[in-house]
Amino acid sequence: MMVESATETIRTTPSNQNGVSSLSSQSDGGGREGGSNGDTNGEISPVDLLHLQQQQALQAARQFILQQATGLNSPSSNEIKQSPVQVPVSMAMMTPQMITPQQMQQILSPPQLQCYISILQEYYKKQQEQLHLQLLTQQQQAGKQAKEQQQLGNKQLAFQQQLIQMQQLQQQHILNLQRQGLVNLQPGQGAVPIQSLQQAMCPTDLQQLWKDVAGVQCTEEVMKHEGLDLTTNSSNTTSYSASKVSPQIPHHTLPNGQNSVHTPKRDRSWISSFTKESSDEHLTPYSKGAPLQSTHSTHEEHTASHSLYGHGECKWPGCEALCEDMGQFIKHLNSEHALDDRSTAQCRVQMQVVQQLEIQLAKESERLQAMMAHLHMRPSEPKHFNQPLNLASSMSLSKRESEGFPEGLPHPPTSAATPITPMRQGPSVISSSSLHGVGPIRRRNSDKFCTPIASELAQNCEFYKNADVRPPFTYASLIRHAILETSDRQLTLNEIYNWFTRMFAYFRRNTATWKNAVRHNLSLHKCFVRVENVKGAVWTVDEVEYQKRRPPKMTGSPTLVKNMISGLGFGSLNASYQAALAESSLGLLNSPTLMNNSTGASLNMLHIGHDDVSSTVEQVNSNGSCSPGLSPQQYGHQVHVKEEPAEMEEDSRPMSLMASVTQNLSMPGDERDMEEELPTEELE
DNA sequence: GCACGGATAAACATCT
DNA sequence: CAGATGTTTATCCGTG
Repeated sequence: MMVESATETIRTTPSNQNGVSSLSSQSDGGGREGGSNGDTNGEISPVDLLHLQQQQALQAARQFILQQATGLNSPSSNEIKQSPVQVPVSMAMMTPQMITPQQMQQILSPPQLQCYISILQEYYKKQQEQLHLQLLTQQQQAGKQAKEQQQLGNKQLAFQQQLIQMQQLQQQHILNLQRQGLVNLQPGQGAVPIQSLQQAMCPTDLQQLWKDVAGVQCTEEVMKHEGLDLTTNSSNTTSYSASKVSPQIPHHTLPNGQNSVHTPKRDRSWISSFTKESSDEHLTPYSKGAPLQSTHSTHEEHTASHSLYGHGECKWPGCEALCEDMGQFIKHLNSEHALDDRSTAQCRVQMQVVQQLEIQLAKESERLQAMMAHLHMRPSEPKHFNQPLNLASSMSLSKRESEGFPEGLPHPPTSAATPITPMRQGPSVISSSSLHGVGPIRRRNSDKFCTPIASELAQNCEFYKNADVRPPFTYASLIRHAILETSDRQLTLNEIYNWFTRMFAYFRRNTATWKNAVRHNLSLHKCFVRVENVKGAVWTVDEVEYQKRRPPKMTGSPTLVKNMISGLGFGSLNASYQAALAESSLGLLNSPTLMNNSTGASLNMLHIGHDDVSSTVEQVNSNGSCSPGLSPQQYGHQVHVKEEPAEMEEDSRPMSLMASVTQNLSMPGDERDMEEELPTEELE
């Protein structure tokens, strides 16, 4: 209190702030809506694809091996003389996904394991061939469609990148298996000779294997066919994906129909991921075969009068044309976003963004529930997070809310995430807040040094929008984020309010409380500068001041060092993913800014550093006391989150990586998320 | 125990 | 005058 008053008296008064003319020059630009309308940069996640492919291959192989192990007429009369297979009932009942490599090692003989690897390799090989085919298809298209050449070139780049990724993933997978003692193959070694396969399998099993492989080949045939159709039927840059979804499925038929693992549906799911068409569950009527044009027109008609126009701007993805009134906007819409290939493509991309978000939400919800289960919290409604949460939760914002908070944690949104968001809270705080009535308000512990606000928001944007969950950030961080999210980096108080309510369901009630807090923070913190405008006053962020107040907290945490070390192992892998993702996003969306944003955001996610942390680093760096040669990743590790539970981190990291990257490719406001981490340069 | 930062509440002033 | 906006102070709490 005393300190605050001492420092705040220095703070500039409204009168002398009027002199800040550079920031008030854009008097008409205020009030940009941030975050809700920017669903333009959603993109396929190659990492998702690769993971799915890997899992797919694993499942296929495991299922096959499992059949090999269980499908024998009699375990005692095993045809594999090297290693009579004894499969426990429980093991046989397990789904293929539940069988770990170690378990497989126990139940499989070396030849079988080699077979398993060969299947994987075959699988990868086929996928690579598919990608090559698609690449060729795209090249053909490029020849015919000079106008789309640039975009296609980018797509080719993305495909090539995926090829590289796939190869890397394959090698990595094999290496992992080797490390686990599953395989003796050298990385560069080819597939297992047929003879060894025959030794390991009975003829029927071999048949099964070849059917699996044949299914892929069959797919290729169809893809060629579809590719031709593609070039004749459509010229837009995304239509290829629509055509490629279907062929994989119906042509992968098995005469005996007993290979349940390598089902068409599963094929579709990962192929869909690649083509950015969603899987069965996510296919929309549009993507399931409705004519593209109807898709376009329906969407356009539905949204033109509302969602695509706001604050005098056209909100068509990537447009932002200024329109004074609705009439002008309609005119603009009809002229610039008429029914053509480009609009159709953009519409498709938008659809895919939505689908991707849905998938992402499902993943995150699943992870949250697993985490809650691990922490002995009871998710009372398993599907809770797949739907908009009840915003009229009985909880109240202020201290009172802790009083009415039952110990049994019956409110998943609040109990699970209020103490802290799912990904960061340790059990201790959960218990302290939920069991001891401390309440979620006093849980500043992680407000600053957990995930970056930008990436956290990007990752859980939809969650916070719908769930009545308090965001784990300080008011100052949120305000700053809201302001920096806008193009002109200034917001009126009311716009800040709107941002809060728009982005967080939690702030849609108890408005007096948090609005007061917002005002209080705006006034209190020197980093928020009030600028008089023609229209009124707007608030801007003084990034230097914002950073000034944070460094002291980050010094010498033992946990920090520990996490730095633990985080190192993931960095190199991430780097390739980042690069690949940047390439992919560049190619698929043809947007340089998106590429940078995706890369930056991915970096954010990968080292899971808080914005405060990043800013701190930047500041230190700018002062010259840090080595300038460190890469962002290295910085990220150095300042790694200190409060992230280590075991949780390890468990969730691969998923988090995938999810994060996916999200960053598809979430709105990514460009601003990037700026979140580069505030100093951006603001000057 | 203390310093500090953040959240909350509230009083007050000013502006629209 | 009411409401919005902005400032300031006080208090509580969690963390280091």
